[in-house]
Amino acid sequence: MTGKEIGQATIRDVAREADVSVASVSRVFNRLPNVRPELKERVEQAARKLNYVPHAGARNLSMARTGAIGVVLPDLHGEYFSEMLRGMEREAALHHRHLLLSNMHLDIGYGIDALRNMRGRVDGLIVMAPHINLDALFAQLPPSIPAVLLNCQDNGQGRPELRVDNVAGAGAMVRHLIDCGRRAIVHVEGPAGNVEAADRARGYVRAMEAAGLKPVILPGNFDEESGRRAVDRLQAEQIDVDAIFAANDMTAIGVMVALRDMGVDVPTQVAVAGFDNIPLARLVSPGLTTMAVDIADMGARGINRLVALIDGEAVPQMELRQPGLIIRNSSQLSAA
Amino acid sequence: MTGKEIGQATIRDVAREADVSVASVSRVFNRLPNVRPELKERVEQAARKLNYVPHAGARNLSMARTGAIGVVLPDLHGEYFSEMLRGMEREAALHHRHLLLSNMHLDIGYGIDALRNMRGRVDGLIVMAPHINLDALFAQLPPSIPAVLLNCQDNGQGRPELRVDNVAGAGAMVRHLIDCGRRAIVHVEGPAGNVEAADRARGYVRAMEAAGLKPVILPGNFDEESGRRAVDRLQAEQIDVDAIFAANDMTAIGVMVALRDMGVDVPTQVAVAGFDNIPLARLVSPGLTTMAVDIADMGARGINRLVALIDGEAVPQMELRQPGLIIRNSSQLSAA
DNA sequence: TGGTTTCTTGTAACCGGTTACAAGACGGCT
DNA sequence: AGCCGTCTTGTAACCGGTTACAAGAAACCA
Repeated sequence: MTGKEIGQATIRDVAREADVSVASVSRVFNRLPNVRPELKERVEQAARKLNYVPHAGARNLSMARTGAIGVVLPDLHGEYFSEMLRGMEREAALHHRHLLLSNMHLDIGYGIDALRNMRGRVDGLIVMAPHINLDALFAQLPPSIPAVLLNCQDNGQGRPELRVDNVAGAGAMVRHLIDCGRRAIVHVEGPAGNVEAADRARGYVRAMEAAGLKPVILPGNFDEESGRRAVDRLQAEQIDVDAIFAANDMTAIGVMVALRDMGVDVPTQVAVAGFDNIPLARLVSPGLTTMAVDIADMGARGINRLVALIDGEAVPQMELRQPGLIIRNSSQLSAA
Repeated sequence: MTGKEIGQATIRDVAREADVSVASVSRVFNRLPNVRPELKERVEQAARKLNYVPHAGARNLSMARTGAIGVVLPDLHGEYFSEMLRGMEREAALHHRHLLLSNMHLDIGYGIDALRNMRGRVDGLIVMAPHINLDALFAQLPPSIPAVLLNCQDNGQGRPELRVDNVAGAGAMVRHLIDCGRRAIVHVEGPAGNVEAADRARGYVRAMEAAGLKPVILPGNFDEESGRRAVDRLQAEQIDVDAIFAANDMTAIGVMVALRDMGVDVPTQVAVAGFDNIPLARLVSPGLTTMAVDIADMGARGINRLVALIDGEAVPQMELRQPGLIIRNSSQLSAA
């Protein structure tokens, strides 16, 4: 009762209590084989008595390994990121790793600070920053920290990348809409400066031109609101349209809501398509035709690569994943 | 070129390079005022030259503070948790704290390990475990680690709690359905052993009995699939029903999907209601009537309380938040 | 019996920061 | 000049673990 009630027991306290050396306590807790059973028992009793829990921070420092992975995201809004995070978390748990979240909050200065703060906190980084030029970011960072890039602009100094083939995906979607008999296909773009958005727009333009159709692009922002605004504008400007291909699902959903409010039927009057296949896409009605990315799996793969990289294994430099067309009722009534 | 290329520069390397003591380097990096400008400049130059980034782990150890908050969740599935996480992340960033994720994966043994692993890694814990008896959990943990409980079973050894008044919310929902003229109101329950689910069921039963109606409860699991199964069962057993109150929104959405597939109109034939007001609830059609919890705000409040607790401030022991009724078209056509 | 091998255990240095304390430098005052 | 207070800087201990190394004990063998 006279001991220090405040503060946790340390390994030295346990050693004293069990009348052994700290090395032995360490050995017991790390399950090293060369410990006499009697001594092991004594240590365990002492640890129980003192309610000892090893201090992970100290352990990390001396082993130069934290067991944590830093995840740098631009935002946590919407299902896209939560799906990705879910995939990452599952894979990380398999490898006995934790996830340390760090939101980039769209501000690059803040992002740099956030990244630097990660040194000594994590063993590696997953960076998802479609909107930011990574050279500025990584220039501030020691080049030796392992990192895997998800859907980033193509720089990042030769680090392994995972990417969705947005150009091909957008092209496939345009062709699908054409197959459905649509000709006046309008694209609602993603935010400016976002590589994924730019690639999808590029894929759209190419496919339209290849089919001899005139591309029409409206601005957007990857959110529901911007889909609604796009529809307003279509109506205000009396633009001829029989299909709207939005840069992502949330925008497409905004489009559908606005059309519904306006009394325009989907898909008979206007077909709607999105991109990402967020869980929600299946649940709205009509179901949303979209390009499936398997977001969670992509997150999991990213973690997997990163863990390999941390463990010093060879890792493919770049993987381009092909999204798959998911046809639902928003583009074609026979579906589902 | 002959130096060690491998490994980061440490504070001692910088000190040597700038020909000052480690204490001075530390002072410069921590912006302490008592440093001569000339020396400060020298240190900064040396740091730049060596591309020095302070090692957060070492700093944490010597300061006994990590700047990280551990978040223990049962699962990451669905919008409920992602919304909560989003709220937490925002608030944490305001306080310059990171979030360390730890999934409980429904297994209590795993959960205990996960919690113990947190010592020395985080300054405090947010625990959300509606399905687990916390006494077993916290018994394994040094009592001195700060923690805030979110919607947990009422134990946790006197730690601050935040909770939704699920009983009252369920009651209000039942009364709303009755006001809409419904009498045969069936409840689809949440998973067994989950306090929130149990409270909602209790609120439902009480309100039904108070109105002189007979409660009918079907099993469920908080997911879409269980909502579908519940509808199948209602049909198979020919149960009389004019309203279905599901224990949460995902279940309610499953119910709506199944009803739609079956050709039953919502709300004219059967009204549907959920609980939580996940973002999705607004987007399905018809819009889902539900109890709004403001999940993100709840997460933010939890972080806020925890930070105060870590900083040694007084924190209210318990807060019971009242959810608000959100009426949409799934219960009442005039709405929206 | 003594020598060699193997197994167990302890001592102390180390991981990379922070910080209490002491000492030196400098300026102002009598 | 001598004394004192203030400001800057360095030395070394410390945070709580891990682990290289050495030493002692035990087992085995000739």
